[in-house]
Amino acid sequence: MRIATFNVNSIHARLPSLVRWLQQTSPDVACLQELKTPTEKFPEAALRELGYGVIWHGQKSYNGVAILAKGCEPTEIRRALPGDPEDQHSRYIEAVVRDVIIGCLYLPNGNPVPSEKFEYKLRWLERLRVHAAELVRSDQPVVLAGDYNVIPTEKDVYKPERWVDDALFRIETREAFGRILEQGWVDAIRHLHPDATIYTYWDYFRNAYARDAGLRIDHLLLNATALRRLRAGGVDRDVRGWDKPSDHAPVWIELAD
DNA sequence: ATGCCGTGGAAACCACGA
Repeated sequence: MRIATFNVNSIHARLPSLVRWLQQTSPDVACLQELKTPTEKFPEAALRELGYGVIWHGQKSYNGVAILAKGCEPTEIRRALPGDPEDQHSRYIEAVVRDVIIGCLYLPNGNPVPSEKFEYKLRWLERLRVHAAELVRSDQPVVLAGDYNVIPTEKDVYKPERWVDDALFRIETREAFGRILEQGWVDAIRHLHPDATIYTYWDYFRNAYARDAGLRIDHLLLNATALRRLRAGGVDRDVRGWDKPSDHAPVWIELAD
């Protein structure tokens, strides 16, 4: 069972390359972030034509998340991260696909530091920690996949010293992410490739992709039951080099059935 | 080493992203 996450940076602008990627790699589950469309304008028919069931939570201009499931309908559990009923951002959606619980998330960027945006990011991480504490104990496999906007370690950024004061790499951010991992979650890609340089995002400017000046910020966290089934994982790096690309590349894992 | 690019939405610039 292949489970992938892809920040598309606009579902409309990315539809041609999203379709191409789905046809080429045929993931069983695809978690999408940054739809940048109102719920009612989501291109549902185009995805169903490819054989995917889909649930999504849109928002005008910003954010937006979706879960695609090949050949079946995702069974929605929730479409908001618990802990703040006032939070209007569409950043979390959760479903069961076959026997796997899938959380699809788009964590706040948080820049500049300090700012209300950074405070929001830290609050969001804390809400995720509280919710993840419930999920990690599940006997079912659980995968928390998405754009975390967190650079976990110095290995995950091309030039760490340039990023120490950025919201993605600030010590508060890394520590908050670390408190989630401490519950027992495993960063699947780092687990499979402990020493490799792996990026999932490259800026549009400064020729970042060609220079491989990237960040690893898209992650799939697994609970113990999911980890036992983990067989492989990687980044579909070439997608970042296609025409009209997102600034993120898809990341995927393979779980044994 | 700075939103330099990309996207959406409203207006012919601005917010936002990482």
